[in-house]
Amino acid sequence: MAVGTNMSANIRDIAKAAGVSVSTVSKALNGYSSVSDATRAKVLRIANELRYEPNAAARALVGQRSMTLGVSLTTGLTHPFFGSLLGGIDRALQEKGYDLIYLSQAHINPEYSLVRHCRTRNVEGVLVFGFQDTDRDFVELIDSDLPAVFIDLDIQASRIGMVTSDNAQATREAVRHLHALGHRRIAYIAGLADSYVEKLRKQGFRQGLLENGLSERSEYRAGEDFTRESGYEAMHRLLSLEERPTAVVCCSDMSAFGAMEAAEERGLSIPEDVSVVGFDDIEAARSVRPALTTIRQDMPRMGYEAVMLLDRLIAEETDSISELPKRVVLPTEWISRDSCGPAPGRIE
Amino acid sequence: MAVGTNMSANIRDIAKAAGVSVSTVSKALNGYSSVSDATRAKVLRIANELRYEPNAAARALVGQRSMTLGVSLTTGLTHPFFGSLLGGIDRALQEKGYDLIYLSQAHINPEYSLVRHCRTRNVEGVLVFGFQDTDRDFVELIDSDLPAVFIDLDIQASRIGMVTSDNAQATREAVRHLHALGHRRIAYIAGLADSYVEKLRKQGFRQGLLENGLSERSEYRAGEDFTRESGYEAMHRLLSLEERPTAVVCCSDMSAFGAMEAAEERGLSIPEDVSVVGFDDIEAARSVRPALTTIRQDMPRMGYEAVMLLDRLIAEETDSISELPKRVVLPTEWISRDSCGPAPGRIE
DNA sequence: TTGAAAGCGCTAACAG
DNA sequence: CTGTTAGCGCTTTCAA
Repeated sequence: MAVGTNMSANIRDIAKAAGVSVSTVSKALNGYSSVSDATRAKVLRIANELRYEPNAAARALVGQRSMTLGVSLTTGLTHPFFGSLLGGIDRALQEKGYDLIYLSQAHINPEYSLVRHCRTRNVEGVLVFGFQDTDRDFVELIDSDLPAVFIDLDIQASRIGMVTSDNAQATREAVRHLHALGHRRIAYIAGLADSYVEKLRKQGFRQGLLENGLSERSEYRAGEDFTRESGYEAMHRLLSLEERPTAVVCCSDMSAFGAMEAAEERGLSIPEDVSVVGFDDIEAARSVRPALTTIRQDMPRMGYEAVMLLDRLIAEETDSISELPKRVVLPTEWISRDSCGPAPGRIE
Repeated sequence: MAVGTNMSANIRDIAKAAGVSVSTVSKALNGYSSVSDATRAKVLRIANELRYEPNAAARALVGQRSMTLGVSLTTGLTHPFFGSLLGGIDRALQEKGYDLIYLSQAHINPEYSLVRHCRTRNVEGVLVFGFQDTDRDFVELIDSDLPAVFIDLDIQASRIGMVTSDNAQATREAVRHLHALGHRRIAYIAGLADSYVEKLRKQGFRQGLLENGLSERSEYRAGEDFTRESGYEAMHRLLSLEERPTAVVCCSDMSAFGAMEAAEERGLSIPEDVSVVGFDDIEAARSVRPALTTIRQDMPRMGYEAVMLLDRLIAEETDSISELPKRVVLPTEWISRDSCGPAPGRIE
């Protein structure tokens, strides 16, 4: 017997045992109405006794739906996001009856093609996380008719959707909070410059400044990407300024951790000397000292919504110009902990 | 056209275009030697032009290998481990040409059966993480002939393997380090009592005590599970002892974070008053203050080895009594950071 | 309400 | 070296 073969009973075994034809079994199993109740009952009973399991490959082959979704990530899987995202994905998967196949990160390999991988595996739609709109696989995906939902990447294409947080609103609100605490010199430690979320967060930050009567200072912008290292470097630069900021909002919790470390190295206390706010609310945010005030993204919800949207995209007829909303924007939440306090010198 | 159908060229299209039979195409594509070089070259060229992608479902159906592995987790996916584990899994997957299907956490549902899920999806072997040997799906898996590799769970069964860290050695060494720093009152904050790793860590801890001429004190044992909360409670208990420990080794980094918080609440400094050591070396361990001294598990390596072992288990003939080693035990690494120092009152 | 037959895309004897 | 044929497990016309 070949390795990996499904050795359990098949539809023909059931047919034989029930004394009916395979097609009748198929109909009974699939709940068609054109089967007598007696026959159906018998088939179902026998299927159960024989511990029958449908063969997904055979089903997919006859042109049925494969009920398979793919997930592809470019960001290291170690990304603290991914775990929480998966939680929500899982729930939606169960609700809709899909299975999830992990499309490996072979993107480095020039031979590899995400779309081809999906075709080979009969993937009905794909969840995409951590892509840039310059990636090769990205372009290929857009050109294909494969339904896809991107996390945090805004795309306009026929069967492409996206889910993201309300990034602009989040940073805007952060500025408001900080302003209320008396801060007037507020800096921003940015993430990857050409990422979708980064643009919106920066934009929200600016708007927040504006709304609170604060002016934008170019020297108050630092940061390269979402890493700890970037936050660390950026904070050092910020704190070496003649007139240093009293508060800084960071593009990620990791970058905030780096920023905190830099402040500490300079003998500055948080939040007494500088307030720091993060973004994401990863698990470690509450473990760090001082506990990090941050902007929470609801990752499980994002995962859940992504699958639900993908399901709608798949159901949609290829050629129909649908009115289906293809963007899901989720609210963030301000999580107040200990890394933010009143601006120094301010009487509370 | 049915949704999810693979619309690309198939083997017959190639045959037609190349003017040969489908079986010749199949042979050429699969690298059989019984095809002339000229024919092979032509077939390959045309397959390429037609952007041919083999249909995995059809292959699996004819009894070929499905090249699909499954992964099942009971521990919350948010477990900081999972991401790093997946990194190593991914690499091995690519090397061996497998795809990975995520077997959803429907374990709660009494209808759900992991083994049946695997059969339906033609899964050749399954990676299992976070199970207890009392789980229903666990028992079913052992009884089946489905190859499986457990992470951190020791099983003796025909086609079952496991990969784990050298837990006993790790805690033993931790005690040695602490002893060398002058600590004599060393406590242990334990994890889930009946977990495999816990037994070994406790055992190693005891042995460490013994080897360093220290006696075991029952009041120096605390902790319920691997969570932060457990570490927090345990540390409070430990620190309220008349003769409180000067060092504590924790079953996880999360639990160490909780312990640190408890110490802090009691106005104790780390490491001046108490030294703390964690277990795992999750990313946050270096971000916490003081940075956590801990025992690193090489998670990517564990994932990698797990897949490799599973591959061997799959290759193994079902009935052969093999000499294949089914246990992989990986070394841990002592990561020295700032949460451990000389015992209080000791002249350094 | 049931069954016979065709066929999804592919591989594997077996013949030529 | 190449082609013919059967069949993997399933669904789906089409007839009965």
